[in-house]
Amino acid sequence: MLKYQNQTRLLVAVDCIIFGFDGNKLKILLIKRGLEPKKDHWSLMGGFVQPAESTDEAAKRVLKQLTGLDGVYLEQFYTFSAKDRDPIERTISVAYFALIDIHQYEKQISEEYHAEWFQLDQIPELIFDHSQMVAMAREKLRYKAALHPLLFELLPVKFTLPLLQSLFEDVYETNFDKGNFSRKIISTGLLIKQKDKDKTNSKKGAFYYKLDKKHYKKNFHAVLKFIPNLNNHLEVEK
Amino acid sequence: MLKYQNQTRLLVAVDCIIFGFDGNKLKILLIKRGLEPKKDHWSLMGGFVQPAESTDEAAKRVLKQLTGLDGVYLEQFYTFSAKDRDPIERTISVAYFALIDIHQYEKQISEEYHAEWFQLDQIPELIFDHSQMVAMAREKLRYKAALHPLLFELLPVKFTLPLLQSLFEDVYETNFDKGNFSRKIISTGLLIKQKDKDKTNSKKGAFYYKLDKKHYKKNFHAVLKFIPNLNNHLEVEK
DNA sequence: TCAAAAGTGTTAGTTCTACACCCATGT
DNA sequence: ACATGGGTGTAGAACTAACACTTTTGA
Repeated sequence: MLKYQNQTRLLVAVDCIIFGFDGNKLKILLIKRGLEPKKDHWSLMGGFVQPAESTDEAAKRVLKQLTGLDGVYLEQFYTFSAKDRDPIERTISVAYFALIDIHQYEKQISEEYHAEWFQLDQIPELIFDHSQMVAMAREKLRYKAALHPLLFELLPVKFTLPLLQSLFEDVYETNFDKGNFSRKIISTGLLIKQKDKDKTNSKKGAFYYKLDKKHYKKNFHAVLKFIPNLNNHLEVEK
Repeated sequence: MLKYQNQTRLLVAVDCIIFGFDGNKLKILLIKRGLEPKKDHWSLMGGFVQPAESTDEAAKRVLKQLTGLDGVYLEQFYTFSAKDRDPIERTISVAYFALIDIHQYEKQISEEYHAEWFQLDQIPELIFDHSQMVAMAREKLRYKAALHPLLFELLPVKFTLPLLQSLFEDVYETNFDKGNFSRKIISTGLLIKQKDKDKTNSKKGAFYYKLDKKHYKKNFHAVLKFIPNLNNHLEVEK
């Protein structure tokens, strides 16, 4: 096969920011890096892109390795390429964020990786430019979730409105009026009310809802104007 | 220097979608590719990332080569990595979009590249996955411009509101009410009214405005809610 | 019966949209 | 004087934010 002449080939990696929501706080999953350099330092889950796979496939593979989960929401958001970002050898990294239902995640599987969930305000020092990746992933999540019904991916199949609200509140670091929030969510037509209630948080109990998968794709933009004063919650990027 | 063992290195390229606005239509700049394969086919401007530069730097370099322009608005938006996207050799490409004032662009400089402006509805067949890149760049531009005062980058320093409106209309393929449009734009506080008018389009003439550079960065989000029914104009991405 | 969380109602204020109208001026 | 594009005014609809109120039920 013909090749391009006189060009330098580079290592290409993927790194995943894996978001989960424990019902109270948004968290990300970190691991203790298994190889030198920076062995045993906290790191995102990542790996080199293999010759036979796209970066999407690489990210899926990596995610499967760490969480055991398939079919997870995964989105490429930025490629990091500073020439000294990896001290050992020039590597460019395509970064992804993933949204998983934290309860489906099998702790056992990950224990061999020494994985741990961290709240966003308690993230330890990370290797390389991984802190910057996390910050950017978080920002992108806010952007995207303001326009698209994305955060449902972090919840179980059945969830209550108060739970959904507390997720939004944690993502946007603000509080919403429950009345206004529930009206807006309901008005998207994305949710189907269930007959049963979750009574773990109150005597009265809160009705469960499910996503209406039919309307889900169709109304993928329906969340615009969800966030009061969105402007205050999206940071300037550059 | 130590290296990572047993990993495949890949070619990494950048490709640029260069947007310009001629006062009437949004256009992109394409070139006839200079090397095999697909020599003389229409293509985005791109190039391989060199060992000493980040992808941002590579994109800047490529842009300078084609347009002669420095300090142009340039934004990375997606990395394309399908393993057969380049038939010669596996190459991943980091795609950027650029916004330039078409009138500052020196036609002479580009003639050696056989560059040409194309309206978005008249784009010829492009090599590799470049058509997909263009489609995605356009979509990202709509997203970003709905939230940030970005489109000013496509205009001269002094511009009129009708001109700005026609740019928005072309980007979003819709028509805005001029009264509502001008009130919303003015209310951002981003524009400074000039004393002189542009009389090329009417007897009365339309006042020129300039961007208020001070407020520009500060109010970078101020454009939210600019696009009536934004939902109808942003496509589902995936 | 009472505390606590879920959920509904209400209202004042704001913003949006559509469209009518006025303005400036070269021909 | 009038046609043309620039620019302003405005009424009704729609949406928002804030907060008071009602409901449910386990303890």
